[in-house]
Amino acid sequence: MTKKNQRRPSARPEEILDAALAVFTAKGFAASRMDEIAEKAGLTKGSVYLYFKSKEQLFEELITRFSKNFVGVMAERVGVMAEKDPEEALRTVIKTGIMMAADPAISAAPRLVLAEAARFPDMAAMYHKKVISVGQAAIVSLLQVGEQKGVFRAVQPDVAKRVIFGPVLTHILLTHTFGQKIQDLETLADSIAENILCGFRIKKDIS
Amino acid sequence: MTKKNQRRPSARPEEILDAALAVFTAKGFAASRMDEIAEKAGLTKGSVYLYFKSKEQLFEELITRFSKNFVGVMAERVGVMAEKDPEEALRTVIKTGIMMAADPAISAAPRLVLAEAARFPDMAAMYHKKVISVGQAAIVSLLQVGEQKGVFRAVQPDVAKRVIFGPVLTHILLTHTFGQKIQDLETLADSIAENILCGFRIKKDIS
Amino acid sequence: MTKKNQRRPSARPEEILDAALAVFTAKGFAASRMDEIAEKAGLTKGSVYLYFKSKEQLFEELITRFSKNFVGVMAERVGVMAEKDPEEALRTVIKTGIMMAADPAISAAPRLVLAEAARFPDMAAMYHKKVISVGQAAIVSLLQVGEQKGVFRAVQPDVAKRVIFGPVLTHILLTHTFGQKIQDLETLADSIAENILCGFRIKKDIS
Amino acid sequence: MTKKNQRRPSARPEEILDAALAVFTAKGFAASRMDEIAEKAGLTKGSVYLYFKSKEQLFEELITRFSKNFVGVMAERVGVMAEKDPEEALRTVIKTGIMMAADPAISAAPRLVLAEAARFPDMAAMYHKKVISVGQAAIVSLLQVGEQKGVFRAVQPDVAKRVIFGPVLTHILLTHTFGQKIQDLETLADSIAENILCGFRIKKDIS
DNA sequence: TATGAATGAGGGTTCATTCAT
DNA sequence: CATGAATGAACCCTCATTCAT
Repeated sequence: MTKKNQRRPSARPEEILDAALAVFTAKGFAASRMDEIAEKAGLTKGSVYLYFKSKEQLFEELITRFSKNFVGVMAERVGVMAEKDPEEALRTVIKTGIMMAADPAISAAPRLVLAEAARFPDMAAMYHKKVISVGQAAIVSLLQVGEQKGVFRAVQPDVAKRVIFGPVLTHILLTHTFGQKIQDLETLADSIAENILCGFRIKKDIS
Repeated sequence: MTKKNQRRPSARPEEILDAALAVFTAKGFAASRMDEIAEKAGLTKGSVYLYFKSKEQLFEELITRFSKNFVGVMAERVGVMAEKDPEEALRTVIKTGIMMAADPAISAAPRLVLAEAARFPDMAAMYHKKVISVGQAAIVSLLQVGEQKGVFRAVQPDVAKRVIFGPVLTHILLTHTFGQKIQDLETLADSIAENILCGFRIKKDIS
Repeated sequence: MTKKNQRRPSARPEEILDAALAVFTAKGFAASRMDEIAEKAGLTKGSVYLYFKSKEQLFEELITRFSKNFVGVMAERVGVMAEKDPEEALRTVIKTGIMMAADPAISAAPRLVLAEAARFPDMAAMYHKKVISVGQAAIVSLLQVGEQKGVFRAVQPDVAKRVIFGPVLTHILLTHTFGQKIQDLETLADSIAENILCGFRIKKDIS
Repeated sequence: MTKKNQRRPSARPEEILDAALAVFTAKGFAASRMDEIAEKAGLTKGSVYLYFKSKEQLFEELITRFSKNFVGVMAERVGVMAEKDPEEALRTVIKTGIMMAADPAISAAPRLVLAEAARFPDMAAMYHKKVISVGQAAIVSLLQVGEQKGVFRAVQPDVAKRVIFGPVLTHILLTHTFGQKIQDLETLADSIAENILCGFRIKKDIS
């Protein structure tokens, strides 16, 4: 907008991906126009094609980028924490999930994947492999450590995946997709974590 | 395919809605073509407009229909059961949710709503009011009854909504959207229900 | 132009092909716009796609149509004539070729093929097989008959193809592509035919 | 590819024209991209515009260059030869035409002109004036000389143009555009020349 | 000179919607 | 009611051309 032919080559792809995430999330893949993405990124439609060869590729790289960023954060931290205090680690995972959902930049990608998975099987498979599987594996591993340390009961992995991630996912949807407002996010996160933990903790309090 | 133009007119709208649900679920709203929906319903594109005035209206009536059907089933039964045995009622709600998810005809509509909610705020609001709110109210009511009967602990409604519906929703997505296979569905449903119940039951077993 | 939604289904494809031939010939394949073809055919751009699935297919069917029409006319007549009087048959072939070139509807297709052959190898191959080969075969056969009857000398097929068709093709190009005007077409055709015949006739006039 | 930006600037226009000829011939004017021409010439798209102000001008200069080169070779030689031995001169013209056609660099330009003439009337006119007319004039002059020397019959110029150039042109098209293979090019050229000559020679052989 | 990022107009194609039959 | 031909707006993508560096 400033001058006619700006040149900011190095930053362009990221800027375009950011713009694309915003537009895709708001309108879905099919209803998003390259024009709008380009404008939001500060250039014109034709220029987007200098960086991404099609709308579809733009979409896929968007998800890929998110996947890469996400994996690093997640699995490592959880692994480290689990060794010290599994219960606290699980509590943190749940609370962090709930809290992060408040950031649209983080929750946008998963919602986009959910919305478009049916039309992009390859992308869904990639997301499943790079994000979902990694997250699930981290949780299962966390529970195993806790079980060995005598903190957690034995729970089937398929149960754990659903019971632990489910509330977080639902929170994202209720909050962003359906606009339910929350007053005290921190307290809610705490309460959810504690509630879920009941299903995994060995009841030492007996006796 | 057998005979053309030989169906009872009165059944047409339902047939079109069925066809639309199938196509919308598979491809999403934007990528679905009226041609395909019409063909699946056994008539031609132009004829669909005799029953629905636009693609968008077709979509909205689809969700409306689902909402009506679903509401009846849910709220009533839960209410009745809660009076007798709140714990068993909650267990049933969860198990039923997991089991029903296996039927694509039932899980298709919610997934479709999740996918398209961003583009159809009105529809999302309607779904929220007619389905989500009703379901949440039923659960909250169920928990209150249980609390009064001394069976359940006091749990914040926002926590309960997430912890109870979350695993079911996640199960739907993992199963249909990401294709994770389950071996013993019934056992899984049982285990999930029991796990969730831990967070709500008063620990009578103490002492 | 008359009413808004005319319906002339049966004639449409032919009309479109006619319009396409005119536009393609005038501007070449790439520079021809579907808009213009449609307008010339009396409908709108989108409607063309009801009959031809792409610009390329439209082009190919155009050539296919010409090929089919042409083959019938050519080979049969020549075969019949050759049996009676080979020399007269050859003279007629040449003269007819020159005379037909004056009709743009006939000369347009070959010129279009020449112009676009490089970009459409499949189409070129098809044209070669359906038109060129057939024409060449007819000539070679004609010469053989003449040879057996003692009217024609033995001439290599590759020589005959070039010497007989060359002047006709060149006449088409000079006339249409480069706009050279001819005063007395009939006389010209006669003279060309006689000139060419010299190369094939056995010189009975000797002695 | 070895060093960048290391060529003599003075050679650039020629290099670009060479590249353009290759690309235009292969794909036609409209389907040729400046990118591809530039790459083939060893520079980038933008740089081509330092030498030619538009794609169209590039195309026209291409044809102009060819015209100039060609005219020199042709007319002079033929004129000289005609004075000595008109029959041998005509034979040589025909044979040379056939033989030269084997060189794609030589036959490319005429084919390109044929393909694009419809879209570039100015270029076609220029080509007609600079190449076709010159060639035709040379032939007509040759025949006149032969006629005066008692070697050739009187033949109308319009007939001669078609009968002499036609086989050569047709040979180019059959060979390059339609890919017909020739085994013994020299023999073919000889035979074609002799065949054509029949139409022009005075039949001295008649006693 | 040379680059290559950026532009912007243009065209092929799709598809929801309309309408004469 | 039903058809399907026709429309026309929209949108993706291409590419000749420009311009700051």
